[in-house]
Amino acid sequence: MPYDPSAFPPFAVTVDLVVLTVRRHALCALAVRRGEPPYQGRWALPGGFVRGDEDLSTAAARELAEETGLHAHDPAGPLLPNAAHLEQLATYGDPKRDPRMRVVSVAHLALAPDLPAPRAGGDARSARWAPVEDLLDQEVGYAREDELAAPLAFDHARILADGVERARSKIEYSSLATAFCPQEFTVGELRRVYEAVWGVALDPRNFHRKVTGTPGFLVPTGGTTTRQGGRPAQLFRAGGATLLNPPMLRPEA
Amino acid sequence: MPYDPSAFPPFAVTVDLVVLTVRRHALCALAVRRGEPPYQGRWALPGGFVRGDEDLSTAAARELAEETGLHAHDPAGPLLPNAAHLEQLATYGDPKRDPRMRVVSVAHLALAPDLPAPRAGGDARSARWAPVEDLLDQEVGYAREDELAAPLAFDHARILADGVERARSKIEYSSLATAFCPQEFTVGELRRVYEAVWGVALDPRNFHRKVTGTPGFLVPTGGTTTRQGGRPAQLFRAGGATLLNPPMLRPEA
DNA sequence: CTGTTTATCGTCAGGCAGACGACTATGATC
DNA sequence: GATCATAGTCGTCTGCCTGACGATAAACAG
Repeated sequence: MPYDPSAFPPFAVTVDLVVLTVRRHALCALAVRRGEPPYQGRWALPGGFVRGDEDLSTAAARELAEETGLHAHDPAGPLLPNAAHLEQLATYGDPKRDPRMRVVSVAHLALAPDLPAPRAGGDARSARWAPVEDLLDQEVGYAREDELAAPLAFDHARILADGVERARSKIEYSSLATAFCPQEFTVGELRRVYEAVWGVALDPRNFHRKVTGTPGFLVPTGGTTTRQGGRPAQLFRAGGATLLNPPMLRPEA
Repeated sequence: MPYDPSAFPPFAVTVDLVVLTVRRHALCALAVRRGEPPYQGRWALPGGFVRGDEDLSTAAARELAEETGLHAHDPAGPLLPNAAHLEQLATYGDPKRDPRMRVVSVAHLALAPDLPAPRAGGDARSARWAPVEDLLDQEVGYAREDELAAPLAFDHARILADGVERARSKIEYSSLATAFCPQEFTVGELRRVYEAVWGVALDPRNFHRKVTGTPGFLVPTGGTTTRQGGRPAQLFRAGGATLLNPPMLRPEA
């Protein structure tokens, strides 16, 4: 079959972002309020069109910077203070997912440390961090008093759920949980990340043994802190290791 | 920013397939020879344009059927004789990946049992199974005598490498290795799948203990076979379990 | 000074994996 | 038919890792 430009239909390609962070012991996602139809006034994931000369990862990094001020962490580059982990998640292309036209969305997953406040950028009237349970537990037809009564726009609930599941499984066998922490952190803070993402309680003693005993996971910086109260804790930075072998086991229940 | 149809550039969206199987103790991928420019005469992954009313997974299943005669295995449906596992892999959208125009390709990964012969379908002059090492070890500028001298077209070497890595890691913690086997198979045949995909030798006794001791992984059919020579082996079908916990450990070296 | 909180070190038992010996049941070869 | 090669299956042993949990350490609040 020879090449024929009329043989394929045109698509719009967007990137949508699942930006996760841990705030007040809860896994939270960044949501923006839609300022125009369709789904006007509803919450949605941040995102936007891919430009004509842009790679997908570039577009995702640009949207991330526009919405949060974070820049994407280059795996090969140096550790930067305000950097987030960014990776491709999955692509969603149901013909009816956007009522306006045929849109294929390449969703990306970003993991960021706790930030002061989201900044509303681009086409969003407002932006906020919301616990993922609040964003996902929106039953259709279940009216609530607060502003989160409606479920997420488009298929964003599905995308968010996929991103959360990716994060939950990925911290099992990689050192990615450190992406939720500031540059220097304690073992207890890292443990609270796992507890928030998985929604379970972990034994502090076994957790401490596991993470300090895994070579390359944590590097002590020499300092200590008492910002959590109690006995001062050692400060660590993320080590060079990316894969955890053996993995951190997620409890059954 | 109000909706403006001219605010985004049009893209072509394709699906590309990494179809893997195990033949003669080697992990092989399906490659088709390109019949037109660009990369005319070079080997490439099978794929094609997504139609205007088609979901991405539907397009991938259609291409898979066109190229191999296999249909995609419905995870919720019954076990079918000629079904392959199909899942989305990743999306590739470098602005220069196709010299003709802006193309975003949603790559999918398919795992299939050994088939009699590939059938050339659609726009491919010919199709063949090739060991993944042969397809990936094509150094640029390294001229060889045979027809595989040139590396894969477009960014397909990268896509194939990503698909192989996905398959290698996924058989660790899921029961997906059975997707490479016929409906009924022996423990030894399943072990040879792992050995081919990972490129290692596994201890037959420990492997047997592991797979028969994992609940839901294998169900005995009652029959035996001696098609591998030696003592007759029990035949099994894939059980209902999809996740292996604890996982099958891939040897270090 | 006492209680509370968090961090950190130790101990012990059970589960699982790697190494490997032993035995079984076929077909091939002498 | 005896022997051998091949593959499958069952057991044993040892070491590592995890989960459960006791104990100690170092801060702060009253």
